[in-house]
Amino acid sequence: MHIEKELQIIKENAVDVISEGELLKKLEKSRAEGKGLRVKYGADPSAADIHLGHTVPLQKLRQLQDMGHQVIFLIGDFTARIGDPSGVSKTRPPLTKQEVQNNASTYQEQIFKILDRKLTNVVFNSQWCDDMKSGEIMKLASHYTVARMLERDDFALRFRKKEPISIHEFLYPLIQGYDSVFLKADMEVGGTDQRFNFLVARELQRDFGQEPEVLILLPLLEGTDGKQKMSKSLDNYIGISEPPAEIYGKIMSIPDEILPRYYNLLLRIDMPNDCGPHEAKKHLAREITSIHHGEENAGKSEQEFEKVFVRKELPENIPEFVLRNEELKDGKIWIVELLLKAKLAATGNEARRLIAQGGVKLNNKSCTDPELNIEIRDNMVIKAGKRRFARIKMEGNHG
RNA sequence: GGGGAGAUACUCAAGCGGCCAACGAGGCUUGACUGUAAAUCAAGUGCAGAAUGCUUCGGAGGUUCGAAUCCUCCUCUCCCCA
Repeated sequence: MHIEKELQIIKENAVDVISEGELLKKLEKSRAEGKGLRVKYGADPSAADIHLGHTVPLQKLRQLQDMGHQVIFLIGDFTARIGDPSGVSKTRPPLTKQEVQNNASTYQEQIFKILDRKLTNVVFNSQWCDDMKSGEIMKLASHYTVARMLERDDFALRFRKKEPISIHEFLYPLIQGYDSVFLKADMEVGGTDQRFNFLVARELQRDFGQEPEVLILLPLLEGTDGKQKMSKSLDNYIGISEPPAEIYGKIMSIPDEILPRYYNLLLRIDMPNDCGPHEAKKHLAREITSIHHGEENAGKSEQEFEKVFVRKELPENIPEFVLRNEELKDGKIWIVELLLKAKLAATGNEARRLIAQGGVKLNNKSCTDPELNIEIRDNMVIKAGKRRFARIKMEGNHG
């Protein structure tokens, strides 16, 4: 592959490359020595599920692997206990060691759906951070100044709004940067929200007599609300391990305006312009579902979606729940109680509301009376809202 | 160490002795319209088989017929001075 072509692939979709000149030099050197570059990617295991937003940098890493570079997948189990202040307006609650560990293992299961396992080196930064001496931390902290920390957008904002910033949050970028020093990274890939942290890493590397890493900054994918970046805490994410029908449906619910973004960032192609937005969205949903669950499942999800949401028919698989005879009175049950038992409502009030507002259907018949006692028959289907269903299974007194 | 301000539901934010289960906005839920898009409109958003019952306004006590509102102590945050 021509080096220009390689550069092109690396730059694709990137918001910024710092710097291209350095990158070119590193690529040349890597070729001359016949050794791939060491590419660092850090993951914060505070959220266990990998979502579509993460797949943007992961795809970039895969491209780099395909070109012979080594990926060092760093699980920030130590830094997760501090909490990345990037883009956050509050101090994060610290995670326990156990939580971090659970999340980290789930993480690993999921990344190899995209990355090549053989070309990925997984490391935990607790390996070297855990026994850092306080003297070393002091020394690290002396490399940066308060003024420069406060230049950072999120800190500046919090400071201006008179919101608390804990001292340990200042340490976060330094420790993250030190990871790059420790790993002797040639390149680091991440979202644009990591710009500040990454720049600190470069400075630290320089201070430690290393050549600074090249930064590949990728755009942040918007979540299903189309406004804020995809994240678990905002509950606007599409997890890659979610069931195919779920992924398909969530894609169908994104606002039209961000369709081109999804096409560019997730499929790495331009949105087709020979069809309407609805068709384009369906295509997108099918493609993305297919990437994570295979074509067959994607096709099924589409059919199911058409069936349930377009034709308003019953879905293929309806979760069942068992009702026992003794739970009925004269073969009847109060509707609110039924919704509670079917777990279609969390509280009685919620159930009442749902009913009163016309959100509940029994065997496809609306029911708006919250006082109703329903005569139960086996296999009866309850629908709550647009997408929640439950099927009643009667069980005799003898189990 | 000294002085001042503040903590209200998912978030922001009113309320400053009864009219407060707590204004308003955002979010979210449901319905109408639709393409599970957007925009718009309507309703809802503590719990309770439920006509005025119970538990909520950082925490613990207290005053009062009655407290989110007043008092005391505690915890936490911000600002100014040192």
